[in-house]
Amino acid sequence: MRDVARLAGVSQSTVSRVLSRSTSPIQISQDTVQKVLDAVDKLGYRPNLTARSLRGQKTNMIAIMIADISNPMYHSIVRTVQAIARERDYDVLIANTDHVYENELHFCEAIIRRPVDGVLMVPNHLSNDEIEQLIHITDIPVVVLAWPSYYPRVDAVYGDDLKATYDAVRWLVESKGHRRVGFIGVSRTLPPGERRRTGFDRAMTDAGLAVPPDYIQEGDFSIDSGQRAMRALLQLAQPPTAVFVCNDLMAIGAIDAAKDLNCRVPEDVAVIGFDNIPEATIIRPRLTTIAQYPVEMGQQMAHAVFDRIEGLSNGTRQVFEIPCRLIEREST
Amino acid sequence: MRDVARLAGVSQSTVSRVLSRSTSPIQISQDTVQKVLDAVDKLGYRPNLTARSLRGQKTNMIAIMIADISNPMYHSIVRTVQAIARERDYDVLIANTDHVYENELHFCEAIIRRPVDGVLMVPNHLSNDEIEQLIHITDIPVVVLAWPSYYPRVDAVYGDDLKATYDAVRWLVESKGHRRVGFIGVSRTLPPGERRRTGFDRAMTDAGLAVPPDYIQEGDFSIDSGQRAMRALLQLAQPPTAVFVCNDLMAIGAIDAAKDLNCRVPEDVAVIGFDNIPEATIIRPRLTTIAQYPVEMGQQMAHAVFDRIEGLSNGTRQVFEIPCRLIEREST
DNA sequence: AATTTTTATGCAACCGTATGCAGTCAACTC
DNA sequence: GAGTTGACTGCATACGGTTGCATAAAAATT
Repeated sequence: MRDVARLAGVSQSTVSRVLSRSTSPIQISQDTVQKVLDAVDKLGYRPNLTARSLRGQKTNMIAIMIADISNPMYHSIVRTVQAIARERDYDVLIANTDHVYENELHFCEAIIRRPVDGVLMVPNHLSNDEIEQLIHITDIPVVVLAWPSYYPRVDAVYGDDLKATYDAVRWLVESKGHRRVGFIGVSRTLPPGERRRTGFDRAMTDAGLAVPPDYIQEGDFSIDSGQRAMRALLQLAQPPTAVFVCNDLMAIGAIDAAKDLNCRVPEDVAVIGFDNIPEATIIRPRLTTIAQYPVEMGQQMAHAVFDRIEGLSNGTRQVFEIPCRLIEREST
Repeated sequence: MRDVARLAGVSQSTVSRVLSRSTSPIQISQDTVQKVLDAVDKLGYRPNLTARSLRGQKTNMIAIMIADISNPMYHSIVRTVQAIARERDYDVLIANTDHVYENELHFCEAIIRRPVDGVLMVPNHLSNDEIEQLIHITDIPVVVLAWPSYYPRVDAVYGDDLKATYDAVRWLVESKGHRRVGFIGVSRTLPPGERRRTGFDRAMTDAGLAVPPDYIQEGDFSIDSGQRAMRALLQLAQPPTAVFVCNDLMAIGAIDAAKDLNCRVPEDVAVIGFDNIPEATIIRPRLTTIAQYPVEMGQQMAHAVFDRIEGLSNGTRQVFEIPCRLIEREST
């Protein structure tokens, strides 16, 4: 910048003003602007955003923490967020936690040490206190993709998966006539695990159906774990005739395991997944699943955080529900 | 930091020295260290890495540019790189180009404006000149995941996909007895597209087999495009009996399309993919494919860049070949 | 006891940019 | 023609750290 100033025959501050003219109300003569721009061009100068961040206390970056880089759900969210960020000349820092608590903490620590202007996150273990503390220390707007009751004081975007699970299970029972329904979930310590399990339990109770303990299996979101869980279910003396699986990847594994055991889907056992990832229409039978709408989620999250960054919203927290929808295909 | 200094009763420089003791050879009395650490603890102070970067001309960040966030190949690479970076207390900036040239340029621009200590990239369009220029401007070590001849002056990690393609096609012909072999590729303007096509062409020529123009289809890496391409092949008057597909996602689409057209795989048409993504063992028939080894790729890339960052290597460029391997499953 | 060396600390400059404040100059006002 | 105004521009400082250099105190040497 000093070099540009020298070449243009003006002071360094003037160069700065020319280059950030949009954000500065001060006027500069047309003549000077031209001289500076010429010099910038000639030297191929680009401002150093790190320095700009330091001085301006504004980084033009936001961070997004996702739970699983392998889950296509998050790809759409990330892509959407990036597109919206790009429009505003923001860069996006992506962090992947693989659902591990330590990684979530590491992310918070990283944000504290290298501040950004806004944070989007899909927490799985972080307590409300930990998020509050992050906000308190950094004073950065945070938007979570999570059931709002877990984080009662930050903007939240969430899919109503409890209700969606409830409705889907009742549909299995009432429209499809299943009475023995199994469940492949994930740890109840994870918010979605807890909610979907609750939805399942309530639906079964309300339908007046008992669920043997064996019918409840637990996986870890992966295809492999879905296979294992399904194998366990099908090897029971009296296996379920339908299985609700907490995400599509595990459902894909479950269908695979069923085939291996010469068990027809959906004739012998119906399978329903959750997420509606692209692969759901690829496998055979095509997977019945509960669709989430990641693009909408990404949009809401991004807009919520940018509204706060730009001061458009600063009052009470906002909560956006993105409804889920059952998509019936061939696996039920 | 000033507050810490005040509380500890020392100067701000001393605090800095205590906190970056590892990198500074200067000695500090045990007593002072303790006072400072106590103050840090009491105030919950964390150094601002942005400021540190500015002064130190070292960001403790590396950036990685991948071509497709939906491709599981890159998930492994990213995970591996992140693990290695974490060991060294580096953060990783992830950028996704979706194979689009503008995004690659944008990435370079972002790196210029917000420098990092090292860059890993999977370029698809960037010219050698453009990469040279990036290095020239920023003076940052760059490691590419790409056939080295495209970027003759930077460290490169690459899978020998040309040879792997050649071998696989000859195997289809000689061991499996196919004589009509189709090809579903991607644009030859993309390095892997070009190489795999070359490998295919050479293998067919060397086997003395002609390839009708109709047998060459082009997709865009996606499942959808694989479906479309396969449909086109199977609707020919004389369809191929085997199809070499340039990546697994398209191969999955291709198998799907075949099933839709009541065409059995592998009896009526054999399919071979490339990448060996996890889904390859999930679909039925299980996909024969050429495995790449993304973990090894990530390791080599990360080590290459850190070796340069730490000054362990600074001479001539390094090139690492990660061989591919044919994995025969059920689709051939 | 005087001198040299070592150890520990502080002062001040610097990284690259943004901005409050003061100053210059031309154009206006009266 | 003196005073006022407004449009530009530069000086100096700040952002939050790191580090070269000087110096004071302590230890070692002569």
